[in-house]
Amino acid sequence: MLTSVDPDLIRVLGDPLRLQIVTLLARETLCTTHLVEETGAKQTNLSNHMKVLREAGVVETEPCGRFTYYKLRPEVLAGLSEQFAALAESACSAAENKRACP
Amino acid sequence: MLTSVDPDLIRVLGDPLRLQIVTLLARETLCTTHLVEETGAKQTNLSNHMKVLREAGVVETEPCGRFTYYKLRPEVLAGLSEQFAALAESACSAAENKRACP
DNA sequence: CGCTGGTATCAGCAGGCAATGATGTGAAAG
DNA sequence: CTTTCACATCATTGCCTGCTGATACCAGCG
Repeated sequence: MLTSVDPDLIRVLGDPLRLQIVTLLARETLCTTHLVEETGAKQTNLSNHMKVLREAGVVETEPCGRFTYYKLRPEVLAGLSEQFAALAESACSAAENKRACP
Repeated sequence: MLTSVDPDLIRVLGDPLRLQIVTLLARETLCTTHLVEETGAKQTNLSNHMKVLREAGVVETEPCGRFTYYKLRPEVLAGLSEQFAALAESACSAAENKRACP
């Protein structure tokens, strides 16, 4: 069966700020303070987005004293990559698969 | 430099109906009538989403008499796949790259 | 031609979600 | 023990966007 991509996961990554966070976390593990500095967003706003990313399984939290470090879960991104690759391959092979006009 | 994923493109694919359309088009080239049947959405709604997908460069239109066929552009999906793969790889190698607490 | 059917565009409405401010919690520093 | 700082949660507001109905456009067909 054609494994469709999870809409919720893409929706989560569709927000520009969240995508920026993910891009930053792809470089290094950061805590909220760093993310506030890098993105310029308010702490509350960041915390909201981090909650969304956490519940979507994109990031993991790692408490360190008073700080909370966030790190990416690469397997989620890798899974997305595979799903898109599968879609692309399917689209390639089905390019001439045209259903007749009704 | 780390080529970040295009937020607009992901946002476009983040809508459940649009993702369903893309999944359907990955199997075969279809015209609006078919998509209306498959998705159960109104024609107007479909047409709006097709416009978004077209402007995002995800699909191509191919007029055929009174009908308009839509087909996917696999290279866009393949590009997305590569970008996510790059992010995942970067995240893997940067897992231990932890910035110091301020 | 005029008619019919397929498709695109436009205007309006309603729901959802992101941004903000106030507040709570928990851990170190003094 | 009190204060301070990092972070999370809650409630509110405002905007964005997806859905709908009406309408215009274009291609065949009679």
